[in-house]
Amino acid sequence: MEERYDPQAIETKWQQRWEASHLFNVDEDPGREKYYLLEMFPYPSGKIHMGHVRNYTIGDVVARYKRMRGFNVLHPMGWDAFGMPAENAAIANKTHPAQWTYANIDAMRQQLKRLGFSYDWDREIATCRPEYYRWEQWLFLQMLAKDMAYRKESYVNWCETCQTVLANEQVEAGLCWRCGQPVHQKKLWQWFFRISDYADDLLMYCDQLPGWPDKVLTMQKNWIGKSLGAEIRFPVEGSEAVITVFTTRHDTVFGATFMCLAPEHPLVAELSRDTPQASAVQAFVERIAMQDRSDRGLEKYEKEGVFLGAYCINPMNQRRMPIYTANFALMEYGTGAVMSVPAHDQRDFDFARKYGLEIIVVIDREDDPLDAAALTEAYTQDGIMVNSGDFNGQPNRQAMEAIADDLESHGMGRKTINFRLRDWGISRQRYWGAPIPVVYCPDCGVVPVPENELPIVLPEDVDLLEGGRSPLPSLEAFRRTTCPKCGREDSRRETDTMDTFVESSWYFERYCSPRCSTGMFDKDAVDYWMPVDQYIGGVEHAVLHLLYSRYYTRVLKDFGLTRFKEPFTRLLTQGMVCKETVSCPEHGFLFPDDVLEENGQRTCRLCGQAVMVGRVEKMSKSKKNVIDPNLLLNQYGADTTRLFCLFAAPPERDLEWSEQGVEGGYRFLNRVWRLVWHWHDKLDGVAPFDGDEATLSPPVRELFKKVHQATHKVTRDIEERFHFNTAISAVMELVNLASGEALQTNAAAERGVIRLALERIALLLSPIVPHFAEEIWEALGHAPSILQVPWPAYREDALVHDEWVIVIQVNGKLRSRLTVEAGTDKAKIEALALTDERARKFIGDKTVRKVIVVPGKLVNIVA
RNA sequence: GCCCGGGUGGCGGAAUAGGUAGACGCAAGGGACUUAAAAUCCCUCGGUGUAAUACACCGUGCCGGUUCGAUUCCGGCCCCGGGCACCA
Repeated sequence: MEERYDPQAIETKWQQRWEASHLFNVDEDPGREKYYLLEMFPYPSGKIHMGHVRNYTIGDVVARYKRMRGFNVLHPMGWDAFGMPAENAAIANKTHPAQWTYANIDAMRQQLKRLGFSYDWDREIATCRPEYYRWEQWLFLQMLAKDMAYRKESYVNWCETCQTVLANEQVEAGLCWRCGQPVHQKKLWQWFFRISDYADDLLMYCDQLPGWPDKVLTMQKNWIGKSLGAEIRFPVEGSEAVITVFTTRHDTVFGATFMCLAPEHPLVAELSRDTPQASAVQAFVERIAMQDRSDRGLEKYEKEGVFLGAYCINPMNQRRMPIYTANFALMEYGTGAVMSVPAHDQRDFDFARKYGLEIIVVIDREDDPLDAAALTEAYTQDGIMVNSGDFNGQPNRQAMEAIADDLESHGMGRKTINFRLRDWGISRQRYWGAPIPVVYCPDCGVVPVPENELPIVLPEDVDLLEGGRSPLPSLEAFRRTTCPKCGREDSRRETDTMDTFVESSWYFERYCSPRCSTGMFDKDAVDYWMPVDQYIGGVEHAVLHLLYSRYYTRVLKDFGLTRFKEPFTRLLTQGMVCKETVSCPEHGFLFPDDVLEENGQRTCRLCGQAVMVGRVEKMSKSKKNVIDPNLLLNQYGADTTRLFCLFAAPPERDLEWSEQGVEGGYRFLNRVWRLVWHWHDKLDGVAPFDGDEATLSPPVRELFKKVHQATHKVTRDIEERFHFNTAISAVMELVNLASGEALQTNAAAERGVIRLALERIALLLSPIVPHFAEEIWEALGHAPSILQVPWPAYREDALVHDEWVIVIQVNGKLRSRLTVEAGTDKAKIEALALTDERARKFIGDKTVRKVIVVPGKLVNIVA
């Protein structure tokens, strides 16, 4: 041990030793209990950011802790390596996405290693390697054979900037989740996974994931969006066509006075054909199609529509209902057709008023009947059925069942369940992804690639095109192929690639046997390791990756490949890493280096104007409030960086960056270092004390108790709630006590307790600041490595206090304190409290009406 | 609009079964050491009142309730963050 704490030197030293010892490499061991700890793998963008550091630090603490608890811990790391940034960077830098990606992986691996994470690097995977994606192609073929993957032409979300289709989950408020540009609807042939077949199951199991945050489960439930309702069939007048609607309010069916079809609805063109309205309808449909989906969601967005010139018949009362196409009817929800009940739905009401359509009340208030002509808004509450034939007089909720039965008996409808969740569109018109293994033959149609031809390797000999369009469709060597079925030579290969979320839907299984060459994974390995016991990552994947993975896991199970439905037993979503933003009126957001600080005034370096301190926001390049982890590693080392991330906030909350906070963490480590330095050569031959505490002098005895209290607290904080901030503060308290003057000078005769305390500090800190802990452990005379030492136990008897400090309250207010021997009975405490001088003062001449005694805690005298 | 979180000192945050509000850290102020600075160590540190440190009152977004006792439970409201949203 050196006198001065030198993080760079000790971190390099221990990282080399760990690597040489292969301590983090694991194998299936049926004799030991496994623990699979996984953090969401990164996209290899080139550099790790503070969000990664926080995520992986949290995971590493848990992995190391569980390891010390004796678990066989699987803690892997890999790369979510397909995706668009590689293509964009490749175009900009005149390189190849593969080259860019692999270089980034190398750089980021080095950074992660510098942070001392306990990964089994032998299991590292990159999803862009054919050895990985060939199995994804293989599963696609199995799904295709079972009709779980299918191709259809439909309106899909198209991002012009990204030149590709997006799944519904990848559209946020009408904008592309990646680039933030508006998304349009485009009609295309695309491949889909039937995730909607699993909607009910995915929903049901939301209630069987107690280890998941409610927030995420609620988001998934809302996304799946189950609605109980009915399907009702409305025959079109003078036509064979029937319009089927989905409604949750079939109790209002007698009040349906018109019909609205989504502009994309197939009947819109058909029914308006040859009517005087035909051209107006066509113009409307085209105009709506051109609009951004983002605009369509705006509140001020006006409801409008066009009459098709056709009518349908209300099956309950034979009413003739005009059919409109309306912008608020969405093809992707329900059946794309809405039965409009203006009296009881605000949107229908507005539309009816605008176009002068009839409003009929069918649910009435008992006490104060409604007047359709005088309504100023729709009546959406419950009431009594009116104008509803045989159902008049019934409470509407009660009539629902009967109406559904009635519809069903006439073949005009049935009760049904509708989900908001749509099938997962997985085709991407991009280059840097896993090719979809099918061939299109002019004779045979869609032909799956035979399994023995897998993988369909993504050709690397391509020139990327400006603007992001995939080079694959124009790459004849790839596109042109022979039909696997009939051998026709002018067949063409699918040139779309798979959504990168497909790769991330099974990487956790691949980690179990990352080099398996006979299948997606080795079944025994997966049976042993899966499911993931603890998953950690950002909440931004609540309905993307986390939903897709739950779905894909079910697919694997249904193919008999695995035995479980849920991939992640427990989930921790960590908060964002934030920092204040600073901006200048002229130059916008400023980098910290461009802000000058003089006597409390902060000015812009570029123009000298006073700057505005903005909100504390998530670190992002555009807001110029990013801290590069490399700077921290260089200045303070990995342990301080880790310590800060853990100490500044509990993991699920946002973490605000603070330079002083990092400084504080560094100072703490230095304090511990000096403490150990003071003692390290004075404890030779001294064993850690584990005897009868009654033999110890008071200050040493206090330290002995503190050791066990701290162990108890740190264990519970890590084990039960991942609150590392309070765990660290408990160790700080122990360090503060051990550094006290009385102990530095007087404890010479009781060095066993000092040894106990110092060793305990090392052990409790070892998951958090592992290099530091190794170094002080060694300085205390131990052979490496602290990783081989089990997590310390606490002694229950040492947690018991000798004395109780009893709080005395008078009428609920703290008035005095009482020190009694531990175990003093209630009656005695009460008697002592009542004679307490200060308590008496506040009781005065009032009569004591009641005395509440909480043993060991407090007495409340009610007077 | 609906559904989740969250509001505690100058700041990050503690209070894990309704029982001492403010642990731990940061910042600030004072002191020690030093020729000096840095580092380190010690002390003070929610607010108000009075002659300070003793004492009293107030204090966990606001209003009310339950309770001997509420940051914690219940009802209503305000603000901040996040998710969903013309969902039929």
